[in-house]
Amino acid sequence: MRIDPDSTVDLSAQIAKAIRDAIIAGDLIVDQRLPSESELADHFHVSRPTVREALKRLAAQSLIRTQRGAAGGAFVNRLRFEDAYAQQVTTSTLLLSMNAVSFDVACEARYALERACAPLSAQRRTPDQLATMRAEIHRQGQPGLTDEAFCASDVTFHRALVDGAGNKVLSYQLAGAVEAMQPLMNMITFTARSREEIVALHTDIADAVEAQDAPKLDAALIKLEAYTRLLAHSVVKSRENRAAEKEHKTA
Amino acid sequence: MRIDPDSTVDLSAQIAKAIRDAIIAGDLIVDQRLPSESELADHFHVSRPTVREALKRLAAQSLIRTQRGAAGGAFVNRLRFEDAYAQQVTTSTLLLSMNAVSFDVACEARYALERACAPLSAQRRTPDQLATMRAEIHRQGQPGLTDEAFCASDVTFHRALVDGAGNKVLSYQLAGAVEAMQPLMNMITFTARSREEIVALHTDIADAVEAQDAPKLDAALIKLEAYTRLLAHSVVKSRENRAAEKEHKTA
DNA sequence: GCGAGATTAAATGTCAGACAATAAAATGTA
DNA sequence: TACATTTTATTGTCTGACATTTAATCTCGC
Repeated sequence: MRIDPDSTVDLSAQIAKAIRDAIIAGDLIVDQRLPSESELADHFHVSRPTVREALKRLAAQSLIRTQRGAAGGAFVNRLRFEDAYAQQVTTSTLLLSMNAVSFDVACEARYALERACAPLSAQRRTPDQLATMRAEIHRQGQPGLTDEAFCASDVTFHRALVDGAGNKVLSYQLAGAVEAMQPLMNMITFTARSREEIVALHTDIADAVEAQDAPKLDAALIKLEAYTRLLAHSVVKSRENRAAEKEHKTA
Repeated sequence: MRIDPDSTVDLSAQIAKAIRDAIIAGDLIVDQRLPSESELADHFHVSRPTVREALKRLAAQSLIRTQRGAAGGAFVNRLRFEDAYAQQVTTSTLLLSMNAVSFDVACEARYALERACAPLSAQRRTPDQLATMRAEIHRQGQPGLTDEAFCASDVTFHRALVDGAGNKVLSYQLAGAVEAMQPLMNMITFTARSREEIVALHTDIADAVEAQDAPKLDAALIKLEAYTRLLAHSVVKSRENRAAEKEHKTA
């Protein structure tokens, strides 16, 4: 592990990269203890604060964890699916909000991925996952539910569907797509009528999953995607109308 | 933005979280300048090194960028798809290698996602993307190619296919799945015979994409997935055999 | 010999203050 | 005005210190 002190790049960034590369290459294995901060400082010929900045960078990516006290130090962290989920969701959310990704593009991606899981889910879903889907459908039918709670339930429903595929890698990938959509979905105000429609579509999906009928499940997802986009478009349209009215009044 | 000095959690982690939350909530917008390190130190009642550690954490996630000099400082970074790709690939790669994800599970996830892109790609692929696919197929047919170069070309081929869907969100999601598989694929030694077979399957895929024939494309991908798994299984088997032989010799 | 409590040591977490390096802005000059 | 110079604000880095945490070790009574 070496760095170039003459580079214009931050020393802490270089050190972080060196250690990260060593982890990726397998030179540092899971739960292995890194040298202490002082030792690393000596090794790289930098001060301790600089080493610390590098370690914090790695900690931010969940690549290491630190422990205080004697026999403490920085350890190579086993990257868990749960940690990766969280990062993925944050990144995806910001990506969508900062790059003005249109509802249509995000929606298309999300349902394309979800439909990729569907055949596997129809085949493998556990009774437990099916029960979760049914429970969420029931919740979505409750009257006094806020829009936010409705969206949250929607996410839980779809995650159960995705998890039904019984493939952790798929679940991880989908976590980003499904949860990152939530802020966009939250823009939609669900009328009683549209909720009713969505609950019906969700019921179709759950029925198809229960019957392990992949083609029927695919068809139901296509219908749900179409309806979701329809709702979003009407929101956009009504906003434009309101903006136009305002414009008219001012003029 | 506030922190709890009595919490057992690192101050730098708390500060990073506070700023991150502000960014996610939209309180800090893209390209907005954060207060200087000294000002942040005053605001949070901590020292400058502590603030710096927090900022490095955010920099590691590409949430901010820093600039030296007068009028410099930390700025909220527009998270670009390219930055997100890189992070996603690193995370996915480590996730697979550290959690002993089996080849079958990773392969299933990858092809499920890829098949999700396929219909869109068949519909929208540009001549450019098609040309890339053809070029990579040609390269894969060259004799003296190393296994690594063959795998790299394979990745480029599949990325062109995925990008053909013309949906940046999909491309981003798939980047992780396709590239993270590479280390696993690198375990396979490709014989001349198997390369020939893969080139033939890739040609089927390119043909289907050119003809914009989605069902044919899907069928070709299914065949490629089956063949890839077959190859991987034979590798695993031959390894087991070798291990068993060794065991036998020792005994 | 052994267990409980006190001590020690090693490590990270935090702080204060300083200087170096950088780059934009302000200033001076032809 | 155009260009060179100086100033200034800011990050990057260093030194040295102290606080806090925690495991290991030691001590002592039984």
